[in-house]
Amino acid sequence: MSNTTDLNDKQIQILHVAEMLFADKGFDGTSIRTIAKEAKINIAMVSYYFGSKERLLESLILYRTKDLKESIGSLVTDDSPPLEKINKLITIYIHQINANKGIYRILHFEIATKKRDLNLKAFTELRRGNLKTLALIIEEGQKAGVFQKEIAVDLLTPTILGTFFHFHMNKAYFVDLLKLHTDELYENYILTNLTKHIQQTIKALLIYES
Amino acid sequence: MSNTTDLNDKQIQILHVAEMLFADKGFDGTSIRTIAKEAKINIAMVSYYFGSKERLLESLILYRTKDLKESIGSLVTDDSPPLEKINKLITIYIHQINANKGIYRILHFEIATKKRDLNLKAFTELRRGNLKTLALIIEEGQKAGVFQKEIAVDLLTPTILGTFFHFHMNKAYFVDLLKLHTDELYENYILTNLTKHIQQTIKALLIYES
DNA sequence: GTTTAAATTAAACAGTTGTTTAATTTTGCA
DNA sequence: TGCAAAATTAAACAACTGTTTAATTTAAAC
Repeated sequence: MSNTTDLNDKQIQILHVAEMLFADKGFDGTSIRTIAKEAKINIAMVSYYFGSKERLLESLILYRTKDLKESIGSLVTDDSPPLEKINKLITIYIHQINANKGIYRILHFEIATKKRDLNLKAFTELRRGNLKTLALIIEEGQKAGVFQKEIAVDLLTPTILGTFFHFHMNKAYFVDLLKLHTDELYENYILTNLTKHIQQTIKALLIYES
Repeated sequence: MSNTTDLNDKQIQILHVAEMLFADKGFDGTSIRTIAKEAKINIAMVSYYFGSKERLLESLILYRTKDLKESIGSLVTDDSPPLEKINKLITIYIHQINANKGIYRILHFEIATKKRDLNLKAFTELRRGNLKTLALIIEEGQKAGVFQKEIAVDLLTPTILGTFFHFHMNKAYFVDLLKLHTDELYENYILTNLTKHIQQTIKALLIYES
């Protein structure tokens, strides 16, 4: 029962099942009974371990956002040229989100809904930190004369993440449009074509003088 | 009972209330009783007019997507230079979605969830049509030597719409980050700064040779 | 082996859910 | 004005919701 956090194996098992179901059917679309059935536990165990369904969601978000820290921050000490850093940042972003599609999908929706008032402090701090790292890289590139002067740093993340999310949230449409009829084809397209497109877009934006 | 094409005033009133509530709290997060209360009708009227809650959603999507046609298509006959056409297209996109935030938010969510199997044929056709218009403009620009040769046309829409959606879905975060503490400031930022950013991004991508 | 705490269970709880019923009111038309 | 169709209502329906209870089983410590 030993784990690095205050969660035991059973709790983590429940979180994994809940993550999958929340991502597929939404928070409101998933009942505790469905979670319990899928995780092969008694329905009372959710309340017993997490207190409530909403607290289960908060635990899940906390549990997942913990892993997501620090992989972007490592770029500060990286000594490659600015443009390469940006490309690395984009690759890290996409790999990270792609490997954690479930929780990001959940976050995406639960952030948007006005129904719940979740404590997303940890997640907001993560974003602020990443934004600061990005701003540093941009500044560095501008000083080196590689990047143009007028860049809306705050809007780079919407373009990077937005492009990826829009693609992924409309999976069915793009699978059909681009004939990506197996999971392998789809994953491969994200990690090659889509990643390249985003890198190319950001590169053009950073370098091109209007 | 209702057919989906001609709706009376009462049905439209119900649709408007449902649109607002679905956008705010999600489909599963909104009960028929809440809709009825807000629209000041009896709860049985939803079933009476639309058949079921799910059919109400389908009616709503059909009702809204009808308006969204043809504003993009008009660009084909426009005779301004390619780059200006692209800028117009982006402006139309943003204005259109910005003026129909509710239904787009709903679509965004319901497209992604595996819970319901909605008939989104009309919406898919709309997208395909818009994509064709975009492809024509790009081709025109390439022939004129204004745009570079290697452009992933299929990924332009994810960048345009994705940037906007990501911004809008994370409203709370950006309101705080950019100090847009009134609706007017927020709206204004979208129609000026964000629109310009997207136009600049696409322009750079189309013109810049890597 | 006994004691004590933790884990697990089935059952019940009190609300809420979408939908249907059957009765009543309103409306439009001959 | 009379009458059939449409609109509206309150009530009931069964199924499902999250949560709690109290009893039982399992595990760990002594």
